Amino acid sequence: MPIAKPVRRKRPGHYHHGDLRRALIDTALRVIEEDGLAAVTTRALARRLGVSHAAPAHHFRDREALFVEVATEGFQAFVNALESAAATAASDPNARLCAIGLAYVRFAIEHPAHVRVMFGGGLREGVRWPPALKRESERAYRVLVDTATAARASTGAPSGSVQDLAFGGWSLVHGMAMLWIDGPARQTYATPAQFEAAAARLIASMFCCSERPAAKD
Amino acid sequence: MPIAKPVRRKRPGHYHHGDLRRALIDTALRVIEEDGLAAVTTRALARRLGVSHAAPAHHFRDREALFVEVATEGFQAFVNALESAAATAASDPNARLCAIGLAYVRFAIEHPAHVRVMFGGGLREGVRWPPALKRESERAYRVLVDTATAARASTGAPSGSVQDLAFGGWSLVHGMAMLWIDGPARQTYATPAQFEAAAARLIASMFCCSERPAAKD
DNA sequence: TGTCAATCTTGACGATGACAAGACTGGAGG
DNA sequence: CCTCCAGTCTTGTCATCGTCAAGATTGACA
Repeated sequence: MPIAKPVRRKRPGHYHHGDLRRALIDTALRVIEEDGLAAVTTRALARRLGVSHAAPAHHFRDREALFVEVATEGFQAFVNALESAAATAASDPNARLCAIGLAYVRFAIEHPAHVRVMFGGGLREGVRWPPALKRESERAYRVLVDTATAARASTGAPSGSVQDLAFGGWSLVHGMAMLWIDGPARQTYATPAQFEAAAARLIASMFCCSERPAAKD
Repeated sequence: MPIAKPVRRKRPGHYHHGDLRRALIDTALRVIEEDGLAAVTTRALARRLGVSHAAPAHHFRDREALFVEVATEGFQAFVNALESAAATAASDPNARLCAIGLAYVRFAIEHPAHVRVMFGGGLREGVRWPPALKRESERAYRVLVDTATAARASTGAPSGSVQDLAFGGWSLVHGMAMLWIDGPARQTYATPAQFEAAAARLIASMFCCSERPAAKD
């Protein structure tokens, strides 16, 4: 968990908190995991941190700005996860594609709160996606498209255009991630490990036909 | 659009609205499409309908109850769409599976507001899924699993268990639907028609291996 | 016509996001 | 050591929201 960090309450009697901005973000993530997006209120965060109700406003213009920051950090970590997965995978483009897909799902398992904000409507309501956020999210998609292009070029990939291949793969892993985070997938796969294994099988069967584990029926 | 209906404002001077309950649901859907989930407030709906701010409370205990009702209606329409797609499809189980998947995506295209409430965190925050809602959503999944089972039995379906086949298919169509509703897919496919066509291709390449143009490996 | 349950209104309360104005803190420069 | 000041936080306030309680209006039925 490279992202989570200890959250420090203000030392009572001390006027300054130390790093309220950081603490607000971390606490928001914690609250999202515990009680959902709707439970994130600036006042609740302030209470948790032992700080006045208006203190958060000095670090984030409004509630939306906090979510934008969370999403931006999330996308940065997300891109890193995808890229490092691609880098450490075998040189075979199809294997890289599988690695990226699995990294996508794994990120959702490990950072559900970030994903909720990034995709789950945490933003998008008041909607202004600032440039930094937009750039990071597009970078994430480009990693996928580039690898898909390479895979398509190197092997006789599954049918369809590169566009379809990339979007289809994206949809598969995105769907798996969402169904896990929102709950439904937990009824089919009880533990994260089981779910991740299933994800690996499904990704393999979509991308890397050659590596598909022997049909076990 | 079998769901949308005209929304009637209260005739001024008349004390009763006529069918405020229905109007609240329909107006909520309209607001969601126009301004997102967060814009749905009981007071705003009341204003739109020319009714006092507390009137909605007599039809839905709280905001959550309204969303529950919207979701329940959504799942009913959803199940109907899936089942009727399966019924009208060719008798080949694989073709039926494709038809169901495409119906899933098409439902999302045609009823984005419902889907936002059903899957997009409209509920699940305050969370109590009442039995009626739970039952409908499980019915939807069962349609998919049953057809997948039949497909698996009849043909040498793709590798893996029925569980994986059903969940993989679900993930693919769910992912496509979400990426369309949340926006990202619109950058790849400009119009609903283009998107739907791509969905059909991807679904076919996942489910109906026999119909896949290029054999893999 | 009289009654009554359903429906809607008015008024109020606590909580939230946001704004304004003032108080505290710690470091830079005299 | 003292003073000043930008950054940080607090207090106080407002409009809006969801929710509750109590009362007013309506239409249907006896």
